Amino acid sequence: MRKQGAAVGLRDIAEMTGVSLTTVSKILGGKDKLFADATVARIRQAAQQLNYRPNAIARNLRCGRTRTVGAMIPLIGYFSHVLSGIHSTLFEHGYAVIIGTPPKLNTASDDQTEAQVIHQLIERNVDGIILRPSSEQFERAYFDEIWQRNVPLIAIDRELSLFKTDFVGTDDEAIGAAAARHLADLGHRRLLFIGRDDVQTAELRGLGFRCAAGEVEGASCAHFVGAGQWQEVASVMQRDDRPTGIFCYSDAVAERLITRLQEWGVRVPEDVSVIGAGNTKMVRELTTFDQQPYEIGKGAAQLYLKRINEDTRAASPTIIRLPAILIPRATTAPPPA
Amino acid sequence: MRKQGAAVGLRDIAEMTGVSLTTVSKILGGKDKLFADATVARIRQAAQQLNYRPNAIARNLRCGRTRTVGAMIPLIGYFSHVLSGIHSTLFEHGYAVIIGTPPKLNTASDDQTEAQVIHQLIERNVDGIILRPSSEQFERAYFDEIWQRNVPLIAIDRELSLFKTDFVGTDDEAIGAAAARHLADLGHRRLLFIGRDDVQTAELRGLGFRCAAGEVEGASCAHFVGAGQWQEVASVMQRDDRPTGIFCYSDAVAERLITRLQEWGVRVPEDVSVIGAGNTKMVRELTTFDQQPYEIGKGAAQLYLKRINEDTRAASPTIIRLPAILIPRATTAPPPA
DNA sequence: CTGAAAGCGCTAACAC
DNA sequence: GTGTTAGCGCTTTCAG
Repeated sequence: MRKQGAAVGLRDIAEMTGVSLTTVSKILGGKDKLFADATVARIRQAAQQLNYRPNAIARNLRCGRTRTVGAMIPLIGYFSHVLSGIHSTLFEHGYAVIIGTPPKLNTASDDQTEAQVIHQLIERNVDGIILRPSSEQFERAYFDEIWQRNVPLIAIDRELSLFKTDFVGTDDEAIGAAAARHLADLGHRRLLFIGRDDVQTAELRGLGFRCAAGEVEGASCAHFVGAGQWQEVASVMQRDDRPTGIFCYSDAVAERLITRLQEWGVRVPEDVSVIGAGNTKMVRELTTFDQQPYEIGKGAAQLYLKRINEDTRAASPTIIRLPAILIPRATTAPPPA
Repeated sequence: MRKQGAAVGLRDIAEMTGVSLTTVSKILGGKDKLFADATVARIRQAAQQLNYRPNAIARNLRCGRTRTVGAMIPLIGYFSHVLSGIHSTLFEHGYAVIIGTPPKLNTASDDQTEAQVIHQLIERNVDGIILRPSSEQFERAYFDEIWQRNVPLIAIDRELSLFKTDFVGTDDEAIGAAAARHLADLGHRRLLFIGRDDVQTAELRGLGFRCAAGEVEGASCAHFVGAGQWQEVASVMQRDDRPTGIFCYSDAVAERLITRLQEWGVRVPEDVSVIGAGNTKMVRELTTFDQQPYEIGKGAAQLYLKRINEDTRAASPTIIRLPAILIPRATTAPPPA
């Protein structure tokens, strides 16, 4: 007599059907071709009847595979779509996703928290980790823990500088180029990029923007990054020959810009056109780029699955940069006559 | 000699220090008070040196506890904040969160997918499940699987009708009441609620709205729910004595309403005031309620921790409804003279 | 204070 | 086709 409430296991099915535990394991484990049809049917039925669910924990302990991956990626906003893509794709393949987002704890420093998260994932024997690097020079120590244990690592959104890993992100240069061309097509010639100098994605977008701008007949292109950029913006926007087409590397920056422009009495888009990136719906009707975050997540999951099937850590990393889609809305228009 | 690359285990530490595996287990497991300080120090040091990480899988198999909870809750938008609250709180207590969001699969029906998700969680032996019911008459069969196995279940946002469980959500009636009072305070007397008849939260908000409206001197309150509500809105807004203060049960509905009002040439807030709920930033400057989703997640996690510590499923369920905070913005104003 | 032995639920090698 | 045995890495009696 089993303890009341205890989970039903292979043994229960074996006892019930008068067959050995091993046989049950094999049949329910998919190796049913080796057995007599009658036995298979009998086992299957008993399993169903007892409402048997395999114990993944036990299975994993034996096989050393957990079919679980850790996702170290923000939960909010843009990245929630990435996570959704990761989860859906992995779920279809029988994998579970365990959240490895470093929470904002009031007790510990960020570094400690991040290390703790990695410990948690390692202790739970995740088969892989999908990571959006929180900073680009991610602490080497954290990674060694992952690297040494040979856990496949897929980076998202920003490439890691210290380790060469598989990567899925946005084609940032192409975004910049497309922004410049969109403005140029509308007739703008005095262009401005507002970015940052400490974020990879921002730099690449600026690069693409300037390159494409350089190919436009008669275009000039300014470029403000880093601390003090808002003062620069403020001063340049006072001038008669101020830029009329501005590309901000993110929607958040575009929003701040538009707020300021309105304060200065500059109308958008009549006087100045503004483009953002991310499609994060912060400002209504902002012309922006949809970076297809769900697809990025899906791509990362697929890359992961490919990686573990090949089982070759040695193979050179795959880098995928997905195109973003321009969404023209109400903040871009031809320049004033 | 251990196999190259294999994880270091208790045995390795035992061999290294010349002490028994059991002793190592106990010391590293926190029962260090029972041992000689010298031994404890020796073991600790060896563990550090070998970079030992306990294998949670093995531990769990032995103890029957996984310190993992499943979160069956949407990943996007409002609920991503709830998830964040759940994750942060549980993480502080050593729990991991595994994603149990039913993904939109193109192959299976929703019901099948939901069942599969539950199987996945059960098979991984989650210690509990935090759920935002996707429909209110959630299929009984799914739950029996959870219920029978005695897995603590915490509901979020909407109470389950079939099972009495712990619950954390918003004080929906209070939201409705506060919306009515806000409009009344601004001077509105002809009020309107736009809701739904098949969603618990919407109904409760409507109830609170009407009750509070009833207590306002000279106020009248209409109430549109269910199919055909937009036709009703359209027709009532033509009239001379149309409502001047409207409360929509969600931001999404408020957004749709404002779009329509603008099409009809009705100005917001000069002619009509509109309030939403959720603070989902869909429309800029919408007067709405912040439902404190992070706090709701945190509350659910705390309730879960309390529940497993008591270990009494028999105890009556705890129901928590957190207040929402009115955020007055640009879509509410005094009525036209 | 410390250790030997049993066993969590399952899979995999190797018999018959 | 089916059963026996060993053991994944750990915790937990129970015995010194």
